[in-house]
Amino acid sequence: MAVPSNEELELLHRNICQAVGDPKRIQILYALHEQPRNVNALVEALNTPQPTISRHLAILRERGLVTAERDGTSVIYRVAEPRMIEILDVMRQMLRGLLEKQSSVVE
Amino acid sequence: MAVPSNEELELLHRNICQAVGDPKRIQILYALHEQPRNVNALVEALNTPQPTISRHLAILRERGLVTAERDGTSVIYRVAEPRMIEILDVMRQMLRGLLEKQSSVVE
DNA sequence: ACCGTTCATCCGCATATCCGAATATAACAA
DNA sequence: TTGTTATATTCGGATATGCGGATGAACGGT
Repeated sequence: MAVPSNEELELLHRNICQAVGDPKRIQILYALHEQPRNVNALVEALNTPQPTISRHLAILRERGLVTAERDGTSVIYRVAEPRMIEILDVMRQMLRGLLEKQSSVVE
Repeated sequence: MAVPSNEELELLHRNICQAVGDPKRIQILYALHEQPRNVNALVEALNTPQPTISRHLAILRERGLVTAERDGTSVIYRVAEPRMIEILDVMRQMLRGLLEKQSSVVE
């Protein structure tokens, strides 16, 4: 795979990297991966004010990482890209390796 | 793989997600993946002021994503985690799918 | 010791991002 | 239409992040 052009770089950053650049949004992705939920369920599960949850959901939705389906008065959110969860899991595995190296270095 | 605890979430964010949350750092990772380089080579390859490059390298180095090896007066940087490049490549593939969906939706 | 090269860090400024109370909007029921 | 519940958006303020000139520190050559 070639080195990304500047335009692709910018799109990659805006649409994906930046979207998972916030811990609350990562948390939301995992919560929705566990099971689809409406906004209120997320508010309670993550113990976070509703506007905060809605704002993060809007960001994930605009980038196509979650889908929103209205069901009466509530809106059910789902993970749209299972690969995103896989990526996060790989990152977590990497993280363990990185932390081990850190702790084993005595300087 | 279980849902990450709050502490793991914070570490994941700080050590990895945030590190690749800047387009210049992604660009640096790809440039180093193409071939190891010293700071000056990066300055020229990315056409970016040296303090900016050094600052980004410090962030990547602190998180263990690149390694620095002094060679005389210059310092050669290398990608420490090839998996990080693989992850970015998967993100780029995802990106294409996401952009297609966007452009095919007529609202 | 002095100098030139290479890189790291400091610092002030500009911008981006996040937060959450307040408010607006959408859907449904009575 | 009025009220209630669920969600989205607005807004001001706080914090974080990026930038790059100026400066400091490390190294090798003379």
